[in-house]
Amino acid sequence: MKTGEISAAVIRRLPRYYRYLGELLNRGVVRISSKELSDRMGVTASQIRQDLNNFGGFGQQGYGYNVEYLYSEIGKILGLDQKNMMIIVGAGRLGQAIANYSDFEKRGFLIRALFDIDPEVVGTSVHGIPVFHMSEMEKFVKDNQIYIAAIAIPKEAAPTVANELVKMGVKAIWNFAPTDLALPREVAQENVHLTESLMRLSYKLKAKEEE
Amino acid sequence: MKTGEISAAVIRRLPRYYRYLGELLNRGVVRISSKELSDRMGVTASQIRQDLNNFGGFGQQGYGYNVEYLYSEIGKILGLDQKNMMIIVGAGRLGQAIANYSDFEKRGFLIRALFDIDPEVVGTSVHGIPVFHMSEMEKFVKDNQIYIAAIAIPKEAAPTVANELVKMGVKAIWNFAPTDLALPREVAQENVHLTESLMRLSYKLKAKEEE
DNA sequence: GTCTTTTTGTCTTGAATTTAACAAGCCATT
DNA sequence: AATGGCTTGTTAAATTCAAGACAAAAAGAC
Repeated sequence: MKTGEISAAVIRRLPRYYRYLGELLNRGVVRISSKELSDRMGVTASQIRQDLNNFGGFGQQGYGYNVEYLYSEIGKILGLDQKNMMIIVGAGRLGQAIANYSDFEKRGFLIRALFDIDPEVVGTSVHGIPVFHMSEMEKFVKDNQIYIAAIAIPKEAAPTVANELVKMGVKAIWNFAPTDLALPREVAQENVHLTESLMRLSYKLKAKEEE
Repeated sequence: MKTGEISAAVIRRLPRYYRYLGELLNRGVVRISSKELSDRMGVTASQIRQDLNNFGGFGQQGYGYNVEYLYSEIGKILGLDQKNMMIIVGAGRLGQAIANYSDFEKRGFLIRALFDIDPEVVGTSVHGIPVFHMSEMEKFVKDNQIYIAAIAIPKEAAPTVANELVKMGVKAIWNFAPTDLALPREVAQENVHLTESLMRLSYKLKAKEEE
């Protein structure tokens, strides 16, 4: 299970496999073939097999894949077999929405605190998670070994805050601000650019209309 | 400017070009070359030129691209030159967060109503946008020519609601529920799967740690 | 226990995407 | 107005990615 030179396209698909396998597991399905999975997911069986074989052989000829085992293995690949402590910077509506989304917790992502500068929200709590003032962030990050931070603040402040977070020891940034962050290469980054997503939808709408 | 057989990879990048050009425009930059843009954006100049040439020649040899013109043209390609009426189904934290995000409005996406079944929120308003009961959705969609709907409800209800929306006349679905929707091919669809995004971040974090 | 069917892992082929290269054309300067 | 320097649009090469094919291996039937 060597990582490193796995293509981005494969990584993009892995969580979806994981989700489907989780559903199968809940339904009590014990085994599944790449063919059957490919029919459900609308991809080719070949692609599934090739994607998985980037990380090792998880199946057996004549049998297919054991759902529980494969689910667990993909979970390990994605780092879901360990607890990940997180914070959310920005306790506006978006930050609060993220804090409320209990799916993350189920996958081992534990949101430990939110941070904001607005006195209206500092001192309150969301979904049982405390909202602190940003001035307390550095101490919190260091004391609690926080490696993942979600950024849900206006785009003007995002680059500065992101760099500060990295200096504090954060290793992964989940960026919701509509801007690109110039982070050191050793820091993981994943953007959620909602406006761009909506624009793509708009394009698709237009393209379908023109048919 | 023919659309139709443009690859998904190109569409994925277009909104980002649009965002950068918007920033340049705000800063008063009049012209830019593909080389300069590529340096800022971390892609190759060749890719920028080829992406744009899918839609037509917007530049001039020896000069580059006029920022305002190119910005406007990409906007047209993405369908941002017209107003798009939207609704949000689900007025929980996520639905409310989307409703509050005024960037969409700036791009011509006008959120006209939210819908929910929770009596706690029905009758209230978010960011000046009314929250109605789901039972009023059909009439509203038809009366107001709503073509785009965001779905921010639990995954169990999402597929049913999505299909109902399509029957009502909705042509594009922006899906925030962590499930895949089986929609007719003539309906545009764009998923925002936050849990999958977070898993990808987790993978990247793990991969960087292992270096 | 043997034979057939199933299904993986991998190899090969083909397609799509990205990068590189370059002629043609425009700008700017003298 | 002619020349040199840029920069595009486009063609060609290289790379990456996806699909197809198939031998090897296990399961299941008889």
